[in-house]
Amino acid sequence: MKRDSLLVYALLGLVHQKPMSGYGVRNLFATSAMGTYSDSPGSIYPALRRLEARGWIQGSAQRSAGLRKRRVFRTTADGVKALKAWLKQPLTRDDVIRDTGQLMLRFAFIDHTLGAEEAARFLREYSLELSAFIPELLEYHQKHAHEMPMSSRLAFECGIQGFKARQRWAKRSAALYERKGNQP
Amino acid sequence: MKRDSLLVYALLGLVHQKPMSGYGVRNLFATSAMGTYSDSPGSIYPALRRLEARGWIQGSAQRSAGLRKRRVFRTTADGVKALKAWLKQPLTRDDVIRDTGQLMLRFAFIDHTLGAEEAARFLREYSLELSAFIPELLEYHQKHAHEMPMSSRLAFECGIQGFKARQRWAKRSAALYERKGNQP
DNA sequence: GTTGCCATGTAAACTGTTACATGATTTC
DNA sequence: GAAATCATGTAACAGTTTACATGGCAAC
Repeated sequence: MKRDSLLVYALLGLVHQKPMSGYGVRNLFATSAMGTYSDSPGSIYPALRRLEARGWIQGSAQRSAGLRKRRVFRTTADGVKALKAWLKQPLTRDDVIRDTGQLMLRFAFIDHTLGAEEAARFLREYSLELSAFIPELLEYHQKHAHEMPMSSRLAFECGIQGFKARQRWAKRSAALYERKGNQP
Repeated sequence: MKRDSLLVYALLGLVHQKPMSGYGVRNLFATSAMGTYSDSPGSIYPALRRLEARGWIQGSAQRSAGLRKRRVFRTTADGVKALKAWLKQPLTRDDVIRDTGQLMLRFAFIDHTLGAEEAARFLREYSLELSAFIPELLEYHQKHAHEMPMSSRLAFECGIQGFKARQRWAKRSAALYERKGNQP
């Protein structure tokens, strides 16, 4: 069984936060911080169709300011269930290493869909995995740095700095949630 | 005209640094810091074939420790030319924002293929683009942070921290190259 | 001579890209 | 009714994934 692409879950999560048309999604991807996703119609419309065919979202025609009608999609009960299941997955070591994009997408949706508790849990898990992985990276660096060309070594170090930055971010963010949790 | 995938250039660059077989590449991807690339045979072998068909690399059978012969690939003159052209491309704003993976791959190969001068130039350009982009990000953050769910905002901030970390890295690395350049 | 491992190869399904085409409503 | 614009759709193609198959040599 093949895992769905990130785009599928990006659409599901967005539509769940706020019902949207394909056009709306395209604008979001073209103008906002979600610019990592392509705004090409050839990816978005078919993906929305697939989601609808699967029963995770449902579209309904709505007239916009004027002009052609938009099909505004919203999540179905099944869709919400699938989204929650995706968000609740435990963080795997592999995702932490290779798929930061996926993790951040999940985290971005987690607050609205599952609540602060789960967001805090996510951050704790993330921080834990990073604590385990970063030392391995450093060890690898010590062993192999001398045999790499300088720019390769630096590129590798850039990666390390990235993981460390995310570790700091996770700890800081976890602290935020805990402070918030203690204030009723 | 469609841009070649990163995998194609990863293979070209690796084979240029050191002649390698498909199996060698697979091991590298499976065990080293280049783990972002898939080590599935279904991606690597066809990609090597395409590169060979295009005349950028050439394979020759070599017996390994024992067992079946490996096809060890090395770059051709055309291949080196293509690699250099790819490495020399000016850094676009778009790549800086969306395609750090590509930039780091290019930088990793640049020292061995083009020399320290070009590596230093790359870093200066990179730093410059980041200096222009990060303030835009911060402005966007100021404008929209209040309307995002907390976890979405934090995910966005994680992205910002990532860009800042790369900016620090680029400056530090550029300084390294300059020190090296001043020591004859 | 068959078991097992190193190394390469292939086939079907699917996603995403690029580029083009079509629908529907207003404005002149 | 032509032009403009918002919004959706689709057709051709290429690359990746997954899963399976094959090729050659060693060892016993």
